[in-house]
Amino acid sequence: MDVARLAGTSHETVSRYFRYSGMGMKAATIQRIETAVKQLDYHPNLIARSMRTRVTGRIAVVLPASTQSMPSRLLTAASVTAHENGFSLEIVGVEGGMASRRKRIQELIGWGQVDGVMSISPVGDVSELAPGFPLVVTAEYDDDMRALGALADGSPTAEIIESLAELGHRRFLHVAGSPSWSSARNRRAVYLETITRLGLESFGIADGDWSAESGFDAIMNLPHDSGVTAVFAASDVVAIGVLRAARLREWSVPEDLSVWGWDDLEIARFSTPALSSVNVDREAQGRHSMLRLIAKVRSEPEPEFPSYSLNRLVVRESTGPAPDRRA
Amino acid sequence: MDVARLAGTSHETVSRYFRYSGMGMKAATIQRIETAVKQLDYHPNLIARSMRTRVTGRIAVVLPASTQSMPSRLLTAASVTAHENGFSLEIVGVEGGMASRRKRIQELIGWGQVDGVMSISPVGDVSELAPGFPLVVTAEYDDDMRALGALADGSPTAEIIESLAELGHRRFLHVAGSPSWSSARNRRAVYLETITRLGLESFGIADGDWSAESGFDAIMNLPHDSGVTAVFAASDVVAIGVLRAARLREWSVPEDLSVWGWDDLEIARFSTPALSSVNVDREAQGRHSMLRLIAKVRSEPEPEFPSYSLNRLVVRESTGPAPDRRA
DNA sequence: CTGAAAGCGCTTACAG
DNA sequence: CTGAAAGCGCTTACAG
Repeated sequence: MDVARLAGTSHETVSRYFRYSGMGMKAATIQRIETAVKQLDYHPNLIARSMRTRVTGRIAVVLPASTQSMPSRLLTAASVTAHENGFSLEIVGVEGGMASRRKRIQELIGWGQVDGVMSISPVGDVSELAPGFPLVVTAEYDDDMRALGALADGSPTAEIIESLAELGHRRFLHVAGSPSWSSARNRRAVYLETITRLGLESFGIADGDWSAESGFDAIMNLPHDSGVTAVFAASDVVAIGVLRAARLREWSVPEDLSVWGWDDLEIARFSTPALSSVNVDREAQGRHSMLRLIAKVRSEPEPEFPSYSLNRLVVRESTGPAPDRRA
Repeated sequence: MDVARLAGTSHETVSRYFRYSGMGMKAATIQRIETAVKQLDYHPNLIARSMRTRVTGRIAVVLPASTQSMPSRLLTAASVTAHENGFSLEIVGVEGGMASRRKRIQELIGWGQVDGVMSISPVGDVSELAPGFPLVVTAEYDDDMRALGALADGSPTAEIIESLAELGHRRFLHVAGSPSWSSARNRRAVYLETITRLGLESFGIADGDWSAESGFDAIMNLPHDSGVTAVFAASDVVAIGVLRAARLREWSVPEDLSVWGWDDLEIARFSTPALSSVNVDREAQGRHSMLRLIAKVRSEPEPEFPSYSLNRLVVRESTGPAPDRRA
């Protein structure tokens, strides 16, 4: 360690300087070390450090191979947050379904190459997968009732149904997302709950997989006399499929059928009709998932969840009064 | 190293076993080591190894914070390929523009924590950024003429314009992508080139940024008497904006205006009208970018680029004969 | 074909 | 407040 010699001190002292950023050291020593560090453009070798401490300072992010596109905002926010806290992120792309994801995670933990794991997509039962190991599933973050308050993801769902009811809609269809995602399960549950609570009617729930095709099929399979006047799609992409099918069946949106999406992608604003949707703050989501994980890694209490809502309803052209309410 | 003792050999021999997977070792020794490894569920400590070898076995993937969504297929394919070759991927999310991305990359290289860098978004002049350091920019991969043959990304562009010309179109508009992306620059260049080569007319090129809004604005700003009958949008999302504006101006697609997108997102198939687009094999793109990077890291010759094309034209409802050719 | 010695750059007690 | 000793788990020559 040349820095030590240049600063006229020992490498242990330099090590202390970097670990505790000079806390409890003589000002003169700090001064000399800082000069030497700058002069030599020295950076501590993180690998040697982690070998000694047995702490990797690394967090693995498990990505599915199956999604066509992914909110990179979430990933970036997570990455920035990790770096701010001295962690680096390792990408682990996993092909195949939940089973291979679980296997890969077990490997990661077994090899001890990471301090924590963050999964973007569902991994099933966590308690059995990695008992005691720091693991956060962003897709499931809304499952964590303590952190979020019950049904955080659900409350926009309730608002959507309520607003449609106010517009005179009485009979609904929900095109659900893939049931392995808790966000999909939550929306579905709150949908049913709200329907019951308000004394409305659900014509049914179409099992979907987040694809436009699932939305398309759901509408194409709807009987002519179903009486459905409003569709709640689990995502914008699903809703695009709904719009397409409605047009083929010559149902006008929103005159004959109101449609809601979720995600507020840019295309929601520019589709015809423009899609009512739920804006999600992916950045906050990524940042917060990472903070939760880091707290677990450090065995600290979980951070407070932001008090403001991450979800915001945006009403556009695809929603309107129920047919019998129109002039 | 307990494995050594259990196998009745030295830890050096065990090390050799893992490094050369047993090459040039006595079968009996291998046998004993394998049994011991299995029994103890032993995995070599990669961190200790990389401390000794001064090779990190890590590749950083630089992600922009700005894109709304990103092809996770590309990322996953890159990750899987990296792991197959014994590398792990570190995610580095960078907020801000190209300047901050360049700074972050220089840091990464300076700290020596990675063997190579793969950037998803443009980083500007590479030769000055990291002379000699293994660096691949996937967005720019099509710049690498040696690997791809000239204008690999451009050839679908030429095909698009040619097919439109065959349908009788004579006057075109191009809504370009963000000029810092070489794919955008390529498409633009080949667009102009093909227009000239076929003796057609370009009414103009609208400077865009990959957003739906840029497509929307381009059409809203088009003079009524522009004579444009075909629009080549730099991406599907841009094309969605084009469709929206065309509808507002009461131009039918494709009767009055033909529209092409690029990416073949799922929504292209389900928009109305369904969008003609270019299907891109993101998986091959991710895999190949990673193979190129790994070759650089190992100072090996660059791998052959796949002989089949990664791009495939898909014609849908948004394209048709020029107005004066219609019955 | 295999083992004993030395060292990668750091941190961790332990003295002083 | 700072330094000398020991060791994290591996690999690298060097012998044998």
